[in-house]
Amino acid sequence: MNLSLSDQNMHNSSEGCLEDDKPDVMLPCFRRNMYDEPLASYSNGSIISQLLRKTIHNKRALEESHFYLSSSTATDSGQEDQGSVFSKDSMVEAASPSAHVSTRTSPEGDSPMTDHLQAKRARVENIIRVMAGSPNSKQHGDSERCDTDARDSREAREAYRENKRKQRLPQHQEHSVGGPANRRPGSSSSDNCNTKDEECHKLKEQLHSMQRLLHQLQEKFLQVYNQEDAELNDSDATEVAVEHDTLGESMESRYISTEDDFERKNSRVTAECKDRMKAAGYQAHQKESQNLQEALKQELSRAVNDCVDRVFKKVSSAGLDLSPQQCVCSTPEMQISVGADRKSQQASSTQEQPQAEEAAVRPRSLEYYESSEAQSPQDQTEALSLVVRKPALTPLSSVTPKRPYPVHQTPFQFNYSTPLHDSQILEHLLKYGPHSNFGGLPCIPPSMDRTSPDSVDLPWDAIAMRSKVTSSHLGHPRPSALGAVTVDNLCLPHVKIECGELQSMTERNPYIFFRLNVNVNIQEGLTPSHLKKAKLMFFYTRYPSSNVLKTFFPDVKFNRCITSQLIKWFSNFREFYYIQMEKFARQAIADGISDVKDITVSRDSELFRALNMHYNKANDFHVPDRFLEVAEITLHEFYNAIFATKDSDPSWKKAIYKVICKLDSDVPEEFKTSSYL
DNA sequence: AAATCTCCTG
DNA sequence: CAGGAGATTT
Repeated sequence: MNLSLSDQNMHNSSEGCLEDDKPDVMLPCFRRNMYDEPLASYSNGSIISQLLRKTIHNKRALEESHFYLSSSTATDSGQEDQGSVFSKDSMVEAASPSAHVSTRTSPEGDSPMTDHLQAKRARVENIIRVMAGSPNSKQHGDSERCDTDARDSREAREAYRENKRKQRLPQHQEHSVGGPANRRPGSSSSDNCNTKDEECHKLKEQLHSMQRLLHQLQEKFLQVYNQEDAELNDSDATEVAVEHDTLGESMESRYISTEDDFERKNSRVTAECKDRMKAAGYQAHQKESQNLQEALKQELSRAVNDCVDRVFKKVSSAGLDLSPQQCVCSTPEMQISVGADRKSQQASSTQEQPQAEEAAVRPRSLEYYESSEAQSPQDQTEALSLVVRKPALTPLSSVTPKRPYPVHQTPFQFNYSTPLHDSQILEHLLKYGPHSNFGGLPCIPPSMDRTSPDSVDLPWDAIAMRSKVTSSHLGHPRPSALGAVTVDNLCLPHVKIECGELQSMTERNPYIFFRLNVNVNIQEGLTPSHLKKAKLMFFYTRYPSSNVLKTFFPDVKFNRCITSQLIKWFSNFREFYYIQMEKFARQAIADGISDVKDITVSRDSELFRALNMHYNKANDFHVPDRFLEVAEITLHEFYNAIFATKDSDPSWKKAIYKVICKLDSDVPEEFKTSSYL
């Protein structure tokens, strides 16, 4: 079984990267970093495409990684496709001499173990000290990752820049919405941002403090493994020394071309950490590692969570009177930092779960920045237009409080979603990436998991989707004693957000997923909020055309099914409406009312109360007078028809329908630009 | 033929 | 409120 599975995986992987896969003799356990190849091997123009291909490659590997975790023997470390999968097995193999043949090329492999480790330790401590004090760290948050090298970070930034560039596009299209302040950030960012410099700095400070915390944790970590280094047995130690020197050499030379000193140091630490991890012997320290990891993860999650929460609060409160562009000037920074935090977190995790977890996390974390390149232009356009065009049109209760975009004020009240929800999702995104299974999220309290799919209070659609996903995985509570590797990787393959387009879109660009969930609310299906809105619209129009529906539900992705569902809703509304009319008309006749003019519909009428109860249950919407008039007319029509015993005709209502359908009035513009509830 | 509507049922 | 059936409209 394992063998065939591996074969299949091999095959799939090959399909995933097609023409590119250049011969790669590195063993899986040493392909700790898929960008370990020297930078020189890329021409300037090909870096992106290399990244793209590798992203695909590793994404596939990620998807399949859970198979490897459960497979015990089939991992063939000599095969390049599997090499990108950092399975637990290959991890273990890393400690055995036989697995290292092809990497023992360094002539320095015989350097004394103790000297080497001491020097290494000194370097690491020094580097960490520098990192902790570096004023630049806040601007290079993504370089905090302990498990990446310098080029990795640089390319990530480059991809990020691409991302940012593309994300501006749709904002350009939004000129009419943005108002006078709606200027391109590129040309007027300084103007727009000046007013918000203070906020930006505050945010920076917060993030910086978070990063310091991370450094401290990393230091603790290293201390633990410094002690354990001394206990290494000789064979393993030799292996490590050889491996490290080999790696150190290649890294050294690579760093020469790196302009960012901080990144270099940081990446140094990364390599050191990983070497130590490997040297320590995974199995020997697995238990402690996991305990530590859990503790660290929790601590980091909480800290990052708090920080991001505060960031969002600030941005949203400041963003309410900002133009989108003004906000943009602050968001990217936040985005960088958030990404950095996330990666840092992963890095610290990786220290303990050197490879298996890295395999699960790495491809996405890189894709996080790269994936703008991994999309077709068409897809990109679509995704981005969604990102920017929709915000003002989305249900306020869902996103407004956290949204850094300005919101058109509406005459209606909206509920603030609980900050808890946002932070939890964000935390999860930081922790596991956008595609992970929220059901495995330990930090989401039971109340969240119990959230019913139709809960209106869900802050993001992703949560609504999550609730669906979660429901199918609630049976897999995360046992704290279980190794994070196993659980995390079990969770990852489950990730199937039940929102086709959004999913595919975010698979290509998790970064957009992040923004989507923070900023906008794209609907694949109709939500209870939409139903509520439709009911309110019924006060204005009983027979809306599908065009009207499309106009007034801009946050809904219309297809045949959705359209007919909306039409069906209004059909049902009418049904109830007419049933009430007929009922009250007959009641009037039964009451002996002989003159139509004695029949009126006011807000005190029982008929109105019945209708209001149906279409405006919360009674938080002021029903237009016109609706009362229409209702009265309808009632009169029914009364007259029944009075004239026209109801004996099977199609006697048709005439009434014909009249009523002409009484539609325009739906207020507010329904277009925002939704309530 | 497809879209839309009403009516009926669950 | 959804689904289906049948009628009507475009």
